[in-house]
Amino acid sequence: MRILLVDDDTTLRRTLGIGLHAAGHDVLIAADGRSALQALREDKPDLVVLDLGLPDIGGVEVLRRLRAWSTVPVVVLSARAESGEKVLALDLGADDYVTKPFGMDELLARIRAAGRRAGSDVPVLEAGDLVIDLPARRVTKGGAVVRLTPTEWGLLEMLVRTPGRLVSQRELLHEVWGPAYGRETNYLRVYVGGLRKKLEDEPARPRHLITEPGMGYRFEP
Amino acid sequence: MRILLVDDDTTLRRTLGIGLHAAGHDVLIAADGRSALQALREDKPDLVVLDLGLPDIGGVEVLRRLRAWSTVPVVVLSARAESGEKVLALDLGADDYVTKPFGMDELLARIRAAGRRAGSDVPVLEAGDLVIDLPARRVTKGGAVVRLTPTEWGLLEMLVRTPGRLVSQRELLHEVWGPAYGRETNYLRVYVGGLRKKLEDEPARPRHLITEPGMGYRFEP
DNA sequence: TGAGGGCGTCAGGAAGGCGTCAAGACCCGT
DNA sequence: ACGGGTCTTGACGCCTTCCTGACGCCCTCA
Repeated sequence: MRILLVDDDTTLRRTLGIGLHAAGHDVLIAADGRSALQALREDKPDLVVLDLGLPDIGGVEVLRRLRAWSTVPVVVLSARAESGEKVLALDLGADDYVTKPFGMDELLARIRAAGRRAGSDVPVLEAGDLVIDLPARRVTKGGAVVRLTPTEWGLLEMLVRTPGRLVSQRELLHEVWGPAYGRETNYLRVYVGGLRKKLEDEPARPRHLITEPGMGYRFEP
Repeated sequence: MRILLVDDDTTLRRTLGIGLHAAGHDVLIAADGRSALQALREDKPDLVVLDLGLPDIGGVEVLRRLRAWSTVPVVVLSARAESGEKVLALDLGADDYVTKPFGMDELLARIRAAGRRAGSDVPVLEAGDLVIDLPARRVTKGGAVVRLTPTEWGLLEMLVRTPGRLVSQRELLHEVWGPAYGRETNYLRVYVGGLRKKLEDEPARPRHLITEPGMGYRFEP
């Protein structure tokens, strides 16, 4: 597995790097948030080990930006055991949270667990002339690339991740807009409308993005 | 989400049960490993919160046996912060590991994270040409999707959750329409009629949605 | 045999949800 | 500071869903 290790502590970077390599992984290194995001875009690692205590933009911010366009598994490291930060990181989409000090074997176990979960996903989904490539964050319709905004993508991804399953309005708002947006369903209407206009042959008669009145939406392959 | 809570500590069971319920989950309870495995087979919860310190067969053993046939997400609780046990639990297929003491908000966040990752395992009920997929909120009849309104779905879900068992009118009204609707049975007649029209081959001679006069209704697989 | 209660059906009106559009606020990179 | 793209917000018309009352049927029991 190709793992991106993001940490500002030189010693820890070295130690973890050796340990991960010894466990058979390919290790990429980044020392700050900016280069981490760059490495993520360019090298597309299979998993990220992210220390929250970064000097420049901060680990939480890296996580937030990363989740805007990628679903790569992220294991967070932190010196602080505060519950609030854990909750924040997990809700931002971290797959796991490890508090220092920790053993190398524990970290490896959590990496195995996170990687195992990620492997079960269906990466590319085809529905008619639509091709939705989740890892590459790319959608094509009849061979032509469709441009989506981050929010549109977040919404589509949520629906496509579980094809055929109904996703409640509450779930969609919670995941795409954040935990605070519990009741405002106008966002959903507007953005589902936008997606239909871009993805459906007849936006007025959708075949993939189906409304279930009073409940939520569903992606039909 | 339907969550099975496995813990031998009565106080903790009560506290967590209340917290989970307040967060909108349905909570099933088991006090030891044996009844936990039984509940897992019979009730098929969407997620399991498992305390490792059980009196009889032990949490680790429950996890091992469970993973032999199910992929339901499991969040492990433990008083011990030993790295070895963490590694063991995670490698056995636990989705997360929470060390006591922990806050309710952290547990809820980890449950959200674990539940979000799940989705591939589904309890599906088949009855003739009917397929009722509870998590996906989807019903098909002879392969064709059947559209249900929220109320129709709530009613069907109530009946299907305990196949073959009689569900009283009072219970149905209470769960689907709310605690205030104790006596008005006309809703039931109307909506059962609607469901039969959509799901039965001969709505006049129902084979699945059976009336028990004076008592309630029953779903017959 | 007649009365009564429970059940199934139907169709209308009221209420709320949904799709759409456009204008303004906001954020980003240049 | 500027411009382009993105997100938010409100208003409006349409459609689905829900509630409600009336009616006929069947079964039970006197």
